[in-house]
Amino acid sequence: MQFEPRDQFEQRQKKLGQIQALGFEAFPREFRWSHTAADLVREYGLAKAADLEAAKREVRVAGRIVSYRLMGKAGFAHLQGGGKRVQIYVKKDVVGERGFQLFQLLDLGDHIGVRGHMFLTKTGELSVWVEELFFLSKALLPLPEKWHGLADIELRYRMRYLDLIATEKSREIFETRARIVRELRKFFDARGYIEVETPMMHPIAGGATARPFVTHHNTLDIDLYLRIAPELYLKRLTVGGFDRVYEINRNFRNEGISTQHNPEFTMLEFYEAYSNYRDLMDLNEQLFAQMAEAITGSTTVKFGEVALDFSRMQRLTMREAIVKYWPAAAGAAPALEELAAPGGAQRATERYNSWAKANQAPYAAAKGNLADGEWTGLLFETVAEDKLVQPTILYDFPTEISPLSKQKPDDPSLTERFEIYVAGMEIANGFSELNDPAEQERRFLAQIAQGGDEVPKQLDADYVRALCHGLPPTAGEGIGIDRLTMLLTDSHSIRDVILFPLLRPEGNSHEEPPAQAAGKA
RNA sequence: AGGGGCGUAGCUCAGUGGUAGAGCAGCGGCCUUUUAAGCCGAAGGUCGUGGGUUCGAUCCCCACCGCCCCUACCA
Repeated sequence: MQFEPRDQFEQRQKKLGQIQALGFEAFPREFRWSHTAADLVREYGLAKAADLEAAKREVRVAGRIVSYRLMGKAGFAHLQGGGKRVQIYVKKDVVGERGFQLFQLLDLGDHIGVRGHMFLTKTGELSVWVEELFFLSKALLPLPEKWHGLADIELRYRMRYLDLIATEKSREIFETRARIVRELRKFFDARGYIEVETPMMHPIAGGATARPFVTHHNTLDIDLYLRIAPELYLKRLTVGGFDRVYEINRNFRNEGISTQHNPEFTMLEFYEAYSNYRDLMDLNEQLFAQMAEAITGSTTVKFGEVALDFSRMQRLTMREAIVKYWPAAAGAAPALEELAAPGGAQRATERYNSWAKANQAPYAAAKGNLADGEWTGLLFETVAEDKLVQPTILYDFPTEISPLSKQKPDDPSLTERFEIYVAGMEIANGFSELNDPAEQERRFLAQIAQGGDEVPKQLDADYVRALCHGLPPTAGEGIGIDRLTMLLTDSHSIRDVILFPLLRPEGNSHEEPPAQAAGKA
């Protein structure tokens, strides 16, 4: 066991020995407390000095020492517990020789318990008048600097435990995240949904377009994929009669890392039989407004420089969004009819690109030959996606980029699919589920024929078989919990809302391993 | 993957072509209502790593490593 800073580590071990020599256990097993620091603040925060003096009630509170001021034969410290702190006052006359020796051997970061009663100091701060000190646990390593806290953003991610102690905002974000998940469960439970858990290890990675992680099961000797989406299993459950079903859990996608992407991320997915995508759009308007209100207290939420208004959601078809956000400088926007015509989206994209390249604007880079629907999707992403700051429901996606959605009855080139965009981020994706097994098989086979890393290599025949047993008309949706948390906590990096975001392992550089390290006997 | 930025004491940061400083934390001393407690004293660094230029590099140049931001893939 060797950790920096060595000198302080050794110093604190020495003090731990001295504490034991005083007769305290080094690692006691429990402490019976009557209040948390937060309880004391709540209960006595407004009390008058005279009242506290008149009705002395014994309190027992535990916490981590986050400030420490020793002044000869007395001293102050703050104990932090449950995210709140309370001051304690330790006087040699009161706690006795041994108790005060213990107090002198304490460091920032140690856990202690105290027994005493509440009083107000000269300066009016609510404090515990300590009658007895209990040693609970030694911090052998020091806390981050007390004024600036842990400012190194990499260390905040790598050593989240220190970040949570030192950065109040960080603790609040994760408390809020827990509330968001709780509210979501409440919302769906109240509507007759049941929560399930489906496999995270899939023999065929389906339900989304993404590169999967591969793993291996030894006994069965088969490769498995960490799931990229729970979609196909949840719809099997809808076939099985769980008419309203949801799951909140992780998906894994072997893609890049950015402020909006972590290789593992949390999705809420839910399916509702006998509904279509319009029903879900309405449900979403309620859901987002209700979440904003429940979490932030208002349907208007501050996000950076903007105020996001969740009380209403703009609705645009994908083609309308292209027309609406087409930059005026790039010439006349294409007409809806042009975008709908064969080859129209490609021609519009080329027109846009020739302007964009001449004007250093981001342009649409197509890889390989694209179908009309793929051109439409590409053009949307290039001209409109980042403009969708206020909550927007974007709907009617091209069939070519929506392999699991049901087509529109009057236009098979489009599907009954929508996505919700907020702050330029895709937050949710939902659609009327394709439940025609023959059409589903055709689209799976078309995908496989097209190939690529992000497409399953194999037909999910069991899923098609399940559809053959009859999936009722169903609408389903996935909501990115990490991104939703970003919106509701004014966080601008997904790493700020994931406790342990993926980072390159510490000290494992890409350099050549030591020459003999892997030597076989 | 491409572009930009950053890397100095445990933490937060200054700084200079002549081998380094502050505050906090830690150590010794004083201090029985302090609160970024205070005062006195001492200690703490291969200046991310490896090369190069130079009489001399923490500083200039190159490469590499790590992180952050933007772009690309993606949700």
